[in-house]
Amino acid sequence: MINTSVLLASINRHITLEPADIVLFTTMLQPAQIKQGEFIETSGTVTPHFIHVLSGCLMTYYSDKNGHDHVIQFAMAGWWTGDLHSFTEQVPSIYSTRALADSEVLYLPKADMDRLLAEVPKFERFFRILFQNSLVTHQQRIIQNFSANAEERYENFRKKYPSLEQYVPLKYIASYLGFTPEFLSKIRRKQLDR
Amino acid sequence: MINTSVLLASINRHITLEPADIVLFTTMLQPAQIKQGEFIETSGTVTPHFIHVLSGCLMTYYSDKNGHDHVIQFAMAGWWTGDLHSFTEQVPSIYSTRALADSEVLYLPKADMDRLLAEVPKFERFFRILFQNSLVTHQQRIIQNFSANAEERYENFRKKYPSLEQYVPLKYIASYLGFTPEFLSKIRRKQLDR
DNA sequence: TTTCTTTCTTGAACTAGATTAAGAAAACTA
DNA sequence: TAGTTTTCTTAATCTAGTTCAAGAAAGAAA
Repeated sequence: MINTSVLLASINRHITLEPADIVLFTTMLQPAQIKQGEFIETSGTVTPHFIHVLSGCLMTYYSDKNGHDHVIQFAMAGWWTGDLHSFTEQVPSIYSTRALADSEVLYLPKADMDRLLAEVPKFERFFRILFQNSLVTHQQRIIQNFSANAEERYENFRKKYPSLEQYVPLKYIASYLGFTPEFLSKIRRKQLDR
Repeated sequence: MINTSVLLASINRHITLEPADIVLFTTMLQPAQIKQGEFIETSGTVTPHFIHVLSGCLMTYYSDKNGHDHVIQFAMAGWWTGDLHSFTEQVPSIYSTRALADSEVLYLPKADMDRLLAEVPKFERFFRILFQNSLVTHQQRIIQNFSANAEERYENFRKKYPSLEQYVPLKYIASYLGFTPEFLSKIRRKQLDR
């Protein structure tokens, strides 16, 4: 049996669920084990479910027309992830999502999410707050990319997400921050010399 | 008397409002006229209301520690804008918002928004969808900034927001796209020569 | 342990875009 | 209408970060 207590606690920080709501919600969730390196979503296919991470670490990235990959987000235990556009509009995704470590996840299928939102308005509130907070984070990331140089962005990243370093190869951190692994090496070398 | 018909129509594309909901909502809205160049919000102060644009054009920007401004968003008729973080958490804003043209706006004060969300769950749904869509747009903007060069970003911007060009000085478009006005001049010169 | 694969580092050559400073063109203002 | 301010352009110089290519280190596999 899966343990949803951490997930429920995080939801309860924003809304108050009745026992019936909890039953409805938890029966919708489908647990899955993902091995390191495995894909959970691939670009070109429709995202069938929203993803909640119980343990491990996932990475979502975009492959551009030159074949370069760009990491758009990581997801650790307690985070929701996936391609929101593909999920909500049920159109093919432009992103792929892979496990950076052995991971446990919960899937919330599209039809269930729709039903949950229609039947339990409190979940509208929960996801409104979730998306609202994520939107603020994305705005801050855009600002950072414009106003800070590569070294500052790397420092801020390490401060903001210290737990990610244990899972994420440096080349993906460089990609997430918008520069090359070679340049990250230079930054790290420079910091060692100080 | 202000005309809220366009706003209500845009809301009705996502939810179905009862007459009582409409009355409650519209009585909360405070109309204001903003002259070109005037500030609607200034960094350092708490954002007291969420902003809906009826006509004209607004710009929200961040001034970094070197005194450089970075445009984070524009807002045209039919768009919502403002510093979401400052608004929801009632903390001082790091952004300023100014009118790029004479504009009419509607203010939705924080206390009213809270009451609206608590009393009419349909508005939770509306704002959930609004933030969800905005989040997708922000993700796409981040991807673009990483995977496209300055010229491609300028071309995509012109395609995506053709109506903005009439209001927005080129230097702010350059800022929004993450490069200097001088470089935008070079891009435009190059395009003329072709 | 050895082998294979992936990740990280180093350095040299290069380039997209920044900076600075000036003048030209537009847009307000009176 | 001229005067003032803001926006846009041009060109020379500069630099943060890229590209390419190679080797070193670290992990995974067996």
